[in-house]
Amino acid sequence: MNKWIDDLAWSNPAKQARGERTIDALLDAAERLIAEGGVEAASIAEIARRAGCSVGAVYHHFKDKEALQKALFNRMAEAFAATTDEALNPSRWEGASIADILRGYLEFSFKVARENPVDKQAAYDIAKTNPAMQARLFELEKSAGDRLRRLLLERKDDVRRADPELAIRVVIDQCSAMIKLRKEGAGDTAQTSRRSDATIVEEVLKGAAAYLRTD
Amino acid sequence: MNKWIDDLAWSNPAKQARGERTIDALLDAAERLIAEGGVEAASIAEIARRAGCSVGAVYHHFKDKEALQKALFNRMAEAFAATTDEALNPSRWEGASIADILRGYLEFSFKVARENPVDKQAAYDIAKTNPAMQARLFELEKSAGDRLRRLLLERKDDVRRADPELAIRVVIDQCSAMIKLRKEGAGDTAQTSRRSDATIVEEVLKGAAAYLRTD
DNA sequence: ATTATCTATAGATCTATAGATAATGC
DNA sequence: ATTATCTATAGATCTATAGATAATGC
Repeated sequence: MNKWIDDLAWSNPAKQARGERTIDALLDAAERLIAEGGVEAASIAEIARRAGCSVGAVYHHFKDKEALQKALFNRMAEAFAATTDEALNPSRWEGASIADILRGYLEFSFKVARENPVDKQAAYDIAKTNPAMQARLFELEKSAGDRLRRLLLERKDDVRRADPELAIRVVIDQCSAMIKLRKEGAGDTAQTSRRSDATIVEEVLKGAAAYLRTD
Repeated sequence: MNKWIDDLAWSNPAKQARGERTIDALLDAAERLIAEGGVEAASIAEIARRAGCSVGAVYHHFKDKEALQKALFNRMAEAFAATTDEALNPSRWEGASIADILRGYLEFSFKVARENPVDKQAAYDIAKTNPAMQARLFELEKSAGDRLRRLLLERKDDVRRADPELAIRVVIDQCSAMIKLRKEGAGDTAQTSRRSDATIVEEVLKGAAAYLRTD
């Protein structure tokens, strides 16, 4: 094992449009299978079947199963990084209040979860089996959280609490915890599972404002 | 497939103390393996190795791999049911305020998470591969949440909000979401990951009190 | 000509069993 | 005598490859 190249996995970039479509179909199939029944439900044969191609085609594009999983993880990681890069750019939020930013965070996260129910679930499951991916996922989430915190910290004068920095950390975690709760399967057992996203956004914001004393 | 006996899996109750120990060791080993690397990391051979016994011993006690997984799931489910039964008994909380109950919920959950880091993780992973277990898990969580809500509802006159019932639901979900956030691996990327459990309990309670207007 | 795909199958890994041996407790 | 365990292995499942065939695009 060479730790310098540990995270690299050979995969064959498509040179024809047909190959591109197959790769996408394979990653989509793997993503859904993993989200439904975990990593163990996603055998190569089953992935190929769902993608509408043969096992041989899988190995034309990916060196091995791990390379396919890494490609799937990377696809999620890149989408995540690109999205948070845009979303958390300070210039986007010039003139915005803490409530505006939190509302944006909540509404956008709920919207993404509705549009793409599978979301990051598959990537989380894959990362669990590989320390390098776990570390990468950790970095991505940490970095996004830190940038959100810095946005709010610039507005900490609006917070009338003894320890504004702690309060801001707590509010961020409460928001992301609620987002996770509604996103995961656990969301269906939640006490607010039958309420609309819009209702939850309003209530969480009321809670944040009352706690931060920003009014 | 007969849906009436779908959830039954033969397992061989131990008739000697030695057998009892082996069964416990096997379930413990499976629990830790699954929590570390998911269901796919817990092969029969690896479970046996960790439990310090042979593959043959596994099949003396369990009809098949699924029976072992079901036994592990049931062990968690029974512990969960017994604990919530005791914890959410209304007579335990006579004279307690909403804040007292929420504090109890948070402190107890954090304590359990510290003492038993593996916790329900393995059971969740197993349930993912089996609709019947998923339904059972759903019932358990729903029932516990409902009972906590009823406890708080008895005290809803202390809540000075337009819609106290909604507010109580939101607070319950915020608490359980925070508990989950700190428990899971994701907790390490949280903004409050370096703060003590005690600090988080205090801040979450301040947030709940401010939102519910119970002071 | 190159890229992509398919079928068939070798080889590895995992589940489960059979049959022999050892430990337990009445 | 019964219960529990072990070793060895059959059988199933999964990963990966080889070699032949089909589609693409210069």
